[in-house]
Amino acid sequence: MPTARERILDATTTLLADKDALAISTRDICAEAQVGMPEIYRQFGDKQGLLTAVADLGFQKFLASKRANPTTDDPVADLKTAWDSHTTFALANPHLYRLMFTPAGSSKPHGISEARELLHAALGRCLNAGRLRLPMETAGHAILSANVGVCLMALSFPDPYADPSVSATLRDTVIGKATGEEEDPRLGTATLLAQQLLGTLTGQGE
Amino acid sequence: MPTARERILDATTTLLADKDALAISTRDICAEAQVGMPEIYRQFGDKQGLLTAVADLGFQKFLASKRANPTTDDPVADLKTAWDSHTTFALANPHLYRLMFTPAGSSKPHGISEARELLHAALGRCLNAGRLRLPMETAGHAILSANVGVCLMALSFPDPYADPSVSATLRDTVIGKATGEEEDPRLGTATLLAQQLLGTLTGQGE
DNA sequence: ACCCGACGTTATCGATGCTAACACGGTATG
DNA sequence: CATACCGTGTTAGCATCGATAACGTCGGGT
Repeated sequence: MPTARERILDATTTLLADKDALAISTRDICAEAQVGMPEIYRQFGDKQGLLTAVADLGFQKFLASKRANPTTDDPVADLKTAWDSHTTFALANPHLYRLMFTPAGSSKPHGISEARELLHAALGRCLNAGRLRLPMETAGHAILSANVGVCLMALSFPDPYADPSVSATLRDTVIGKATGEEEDPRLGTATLLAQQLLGTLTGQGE
Repeated sequence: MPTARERILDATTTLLADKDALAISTRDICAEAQVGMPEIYRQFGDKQGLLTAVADLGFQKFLASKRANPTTDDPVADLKTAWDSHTTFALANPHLYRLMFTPAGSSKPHGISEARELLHAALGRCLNAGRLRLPMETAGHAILSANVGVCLMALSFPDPYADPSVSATLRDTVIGKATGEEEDPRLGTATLLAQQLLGTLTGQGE
């Protein structure tokens, strides 16, 4: 028998597959986890703390599914693969996804920054391959924001925003803008140099 | 004295300026509107109905602020103006915006389709000007999804996603892709990089 | 043996969404 | 003028919810 904490997290995740986070009562969770009510509050402080913990657990699953994607020799293609895996995850786990990316109150899941770092690592590979023509920060924020936007719109208004072509179009547009192939090599070189200089000054080389 | 329905809607909108929709109790609303509890349910069925009505009212305000933007002879510039007014509205009315674009349960506000039509009208003007190189449906959905994504990320994770340059970059990218006719992208990139370098060197490192 | 921490049980509190039952005041219809 | 009606206000109450208190149990480690 797993520990009480694990059972609670497990039960909440299970219930989250059907209902929305707000439609789940602590008593339902306790019944599903075979735990007494106070156990939730001993472990997580309050319901919000539990939900945040579940959201972070969701991020681990989310990031694991991204890390499972092999790193090819085409970093731009890897970016697109990551985008698609993001969208797939959102549509497969709607309530969990909304819990992760539209948190209520002031308790933000910690996993969002890990997602950001993972994306930046992928962008770093593009940079090293000379295929990044936007600042990494800007590119990362833009890509993630657009991706989340597509997913949330598809979840909130499936008609007509769940159309896969919307995700694909936006994916190619945003990633294309960030990584588009360059025409004048000198401009690309200058951009690369500037970015490396910025990275050095910011303290994070690599 | 306005009618009871108006007072309720007004009170809810007022409270929505401070708290989140879920943090507002029906009793708070009744106290603010000087109405008895049953009045809410006579008028809106249940709390969700009231919130949906408030969301639709928000859409009217939202669309009015968009229609207030004059139609110039540059339809692409109009698109960008609309994007900025969208972002401004979201940041100015965070709780109302989240109520509008991430509705809970199965009650979707009706205003979303009006927003879609308004956007399509603007895209139609681009088409007539020969400045649309994407299907209108696709372009409209992509633009709105990206815009909503930027706003929701900025609201949920202001650090670091509330950076105005994210909205601007995504705006120019998506609208640029839909309407063609982009300025040399490397110019914008170089400018952006230079600004970040300047900021870093000046001591205020991003 | 002792205590202590993790876990379970029961009961309870205040707040919330929601509803029933009834009373009041205009308005229009006869 | 009387009637019925509709919108509105008042009170009381229900079931459920999140959260807590008080207490009991068990096992492990010093």
